[in-house]
Amino acid sequence: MADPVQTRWLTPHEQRIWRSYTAATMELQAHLDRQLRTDAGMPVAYYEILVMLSESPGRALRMTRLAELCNSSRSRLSHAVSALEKAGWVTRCGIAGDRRGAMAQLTDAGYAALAEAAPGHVEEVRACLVDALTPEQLDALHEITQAVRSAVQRRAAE
Amino acid sequence: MADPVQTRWLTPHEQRIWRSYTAATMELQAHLDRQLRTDAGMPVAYYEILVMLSESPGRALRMTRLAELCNSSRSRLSHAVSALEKAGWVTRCGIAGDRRGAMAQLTDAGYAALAEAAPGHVEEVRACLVDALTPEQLDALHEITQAVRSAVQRRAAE
DNA sequence: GAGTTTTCGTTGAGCTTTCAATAACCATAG
DNA sequence: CTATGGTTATTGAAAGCTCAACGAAAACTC
Repeated sequence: MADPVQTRWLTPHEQRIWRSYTAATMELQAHLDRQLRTDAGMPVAYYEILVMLSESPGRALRMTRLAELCNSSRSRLSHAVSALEKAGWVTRCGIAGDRRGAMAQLTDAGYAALAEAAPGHVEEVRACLVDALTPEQLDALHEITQAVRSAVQRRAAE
Repeated sequence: MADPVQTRWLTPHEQRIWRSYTAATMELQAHLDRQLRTDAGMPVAYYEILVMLSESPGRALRMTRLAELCNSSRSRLSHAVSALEKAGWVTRCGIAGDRRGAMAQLTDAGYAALAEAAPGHVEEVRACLVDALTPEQLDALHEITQAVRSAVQRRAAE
C-alpha cells in the first residue's frame, strides 16, 4: 500500500501459473459443491462441519474450535449450525464451566446424512485430485500448500 | 453413487494432503478477498471481471465470453455486472449482428478503480504464492493445476 | 417459411456469507 | 469487590451466489 518503489507485476509466466491455479481451485471447488448439493442436499461448507464433528469425541465440538477446524468465521459457523439444526443434523448444547460457550453436536440423523454423502464426495476428490496426480506430484503439492499457508498466515498477521 | 464394490477412502497420508490443500486454498482466497474488500471495496470476483475487461480490445467483452474467462456462471456474471454498473465501473451495450447479445464495457471510472486496486492485490499474490515458492515448486504447481483442471472437466462431462 | 431446438442474457426467490453491533460471560488489576 | 478489558457466541441487515424459469433471438429441420 505504501508503494515504496513500484509494483512488481507478475511476469507472463507467473501470470499463467497464477491463473491456472485460480481456475483449478475454483473449478474443483465448484465441482465438489455442485456434486454435494445435488447428491446430498448440502453445500461443501456444511459437509465439512459434519465431518469435523463426526471425528471428535462425543461427536461434539465447541463453536470456536469448530470454526477453526472448518476455516470459518464464528459468525458464518453460527449461521451454518442454525441451518444444520433446522435440518435436524446438529444440536446445540451448553458447556460445563464456561457459560458463554456452546457446543455443536452431531445427531444420529446428521451422522446418517454424512455417511450417505461421504462416498460420493470422496470419489470425486479421488477422481479430480488424488488419483489425477502422481505420488510425486501429491507430495510436491503438500509442500506447496504448506508453504502457501504459512505465507498467508505471516501476511495476515501483518 | 452406484457403489460398485466399496468406497476407496483416503489414506491418512492422502487425507493430510487433501486437507492441507483445502486449507491453503480457502485461506488464500479469504485473505485476498478481505484485502480487496477493505482496500478497494470490491470482492475478488468483481476484480476479476474488471481485469478481464481491461485486457480486452475496447475494454469490452460479450457476456458469455466474460463468464468463461471469469470461471463464472452467466447468472452470476449478470448479477455482478448489474452491481458493477450501479457502481459506475461498467456499462452494458448491445451487439451488432446478434440482438440477443450484450456486451459489458469498462468505464473510465472502472479502469481507475482497477488501477488503484491492482498493486495491492498483486503484492499479496506475490507474498502468498509466487514469492513464497521456489521456481521449481511454481512449475510443479503449474502442472498440478493443469492436471486437476482436466480431471475436473473430464468428471464434469460425466 | 413454419415449427422446433438451441443459445443468450436476465430475473426473482431462496440460501449462504460478510460485516458490524450486541449481549453474556470470564479474567485480571487495582 | 469492581472496573476494565478480553472472549464467546449470536443476531440482523446487506451483499453475493445458486438455481430454476423465462423471454427473445438465432439456428436448425423438414
